[in-house]
Amino acid sequence: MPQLNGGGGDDLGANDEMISFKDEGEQEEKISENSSAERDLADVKSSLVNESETNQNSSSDSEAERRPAPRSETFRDKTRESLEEAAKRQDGGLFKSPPYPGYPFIMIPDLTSPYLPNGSLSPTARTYLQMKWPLLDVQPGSLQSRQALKDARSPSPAHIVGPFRWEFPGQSDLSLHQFHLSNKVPVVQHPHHVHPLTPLITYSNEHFTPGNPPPHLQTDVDPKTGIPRPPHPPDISPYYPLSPGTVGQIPHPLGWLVPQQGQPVYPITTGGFRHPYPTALTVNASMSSLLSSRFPPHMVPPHHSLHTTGIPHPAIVTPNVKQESSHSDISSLDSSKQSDGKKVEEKKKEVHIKKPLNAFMLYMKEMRAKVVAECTLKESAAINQILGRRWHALSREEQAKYYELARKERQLHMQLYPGWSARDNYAANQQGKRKKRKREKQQAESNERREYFPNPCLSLPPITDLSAPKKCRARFGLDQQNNWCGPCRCKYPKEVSCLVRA
DNA sequence: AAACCTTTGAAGTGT
DNA sequence: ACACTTCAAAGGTTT
Repeated sequence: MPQLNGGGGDDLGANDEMISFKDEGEQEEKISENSSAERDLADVKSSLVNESETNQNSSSDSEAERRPAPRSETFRDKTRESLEEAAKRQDGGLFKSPPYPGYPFIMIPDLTSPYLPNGSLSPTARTYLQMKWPLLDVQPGSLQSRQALKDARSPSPAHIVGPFRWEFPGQSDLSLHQFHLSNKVPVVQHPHHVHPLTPLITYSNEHFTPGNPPPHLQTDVDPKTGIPRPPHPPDISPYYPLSPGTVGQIPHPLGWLVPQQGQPVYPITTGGFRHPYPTALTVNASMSSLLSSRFPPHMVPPHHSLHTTGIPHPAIVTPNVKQESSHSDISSLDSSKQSDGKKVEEKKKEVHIKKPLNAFMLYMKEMRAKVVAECTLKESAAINQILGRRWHALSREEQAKYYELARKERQLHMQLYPGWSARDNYAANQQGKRKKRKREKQQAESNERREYFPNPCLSLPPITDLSAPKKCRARFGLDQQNNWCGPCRCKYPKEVSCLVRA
């Protein structure tokens, strides 16, 4: 893990990874602001096409693009240049939107629940949200706010196309419910297959189903089944989507909270209790108890272990219980069907808690829709290439936001799933074809890199072994610049990233 | 249907 | 300690 001991004590931040290309592109950006969207689009498209073709012929090229450091113009090929410029233009002009308009939750400084027991925002949270979004009138939750959210969730093209997608049609009185607006980055992720329903917090509008507002916004009747839902418990915040259960089919106590579609949510386990996203209250309790330090589950105060709603505290974790509800979310919630101990056991193992998103993933989540809308590209691989470039084109401050978000998200994830480890998600048993193939391919790529890649740190002699890129700043930290490679050392003040081969 | 592609970063495993 | 690997999102494409 990259470590920048810039202090702070929290090693979760990856400030060292913040890369700025200002030294190279600012002028271009300004100039390019006058460029037309059509040209940008054409550039990107053609560049992508050319690029992919080029990549097929030479992996070195793709690798070169991955490396932020090579600043030498001679090192760039025309294709790449045009693409980068196009991306910059978009960043600087067309897409000049608030880089990170919506991460309200995660940015709540103390990570405690912004909710008051009655479900409304705490003053602190309101203050915070108002700071983050001055335009928002963050007041204690109300039906009005829910309606506003309901409106906001409508997948209007404006959400997708416009440079500022996170407008709130009914922009007032926002409760936290409203943070599943388009392109809002969730604090934590739902498990993948957990539920076909929309999470309470979602990244992008493409996950919203028109005319099918999320359950928590609907008062009482499930749209699919027509089965009435229990009213929204006042003490449970919809902050986190909770249940992977199917609304309406199962009278899950949190059925009203069940998201509608798509976006993964951290799962809830019915049996053992690696809980998905807990209620705000439980989150709050959890965080409060875990805030200062990450207590192991056994240290969680007993009174937090079970919410008044009967929802187990996330800290009560059956170690190594995996969450994967690919079978049936419905059945996973149907306690009556869980009489079979074996089934329960299986379900426990199936549960899958996803990794928290890193900064770049958060960025991608937010920006993907924009890129897709602008470029009319749909292939994720191409989109991701653009996003990768844009990521590098972001200013330090802009990236910092995402790093901070990611850090918070990891913290939250850690607190919600104290026993979880990324290892849990390793397909340990399935290290079969795919991974082998991948490994082989990467090995081949690595070999090609050795052959073709020049030193990314400007015009220095080629680096022979590029298989292990390390950024000096990340690797040694700011206080050990004497250990940095020469190019990095001399370039750092200009914020030029570099790669060092260990 | 499953894996791949493509990106960066975090965290795991292996040496 | 360091290098390498896996997974996170996403959705079209390939196998």
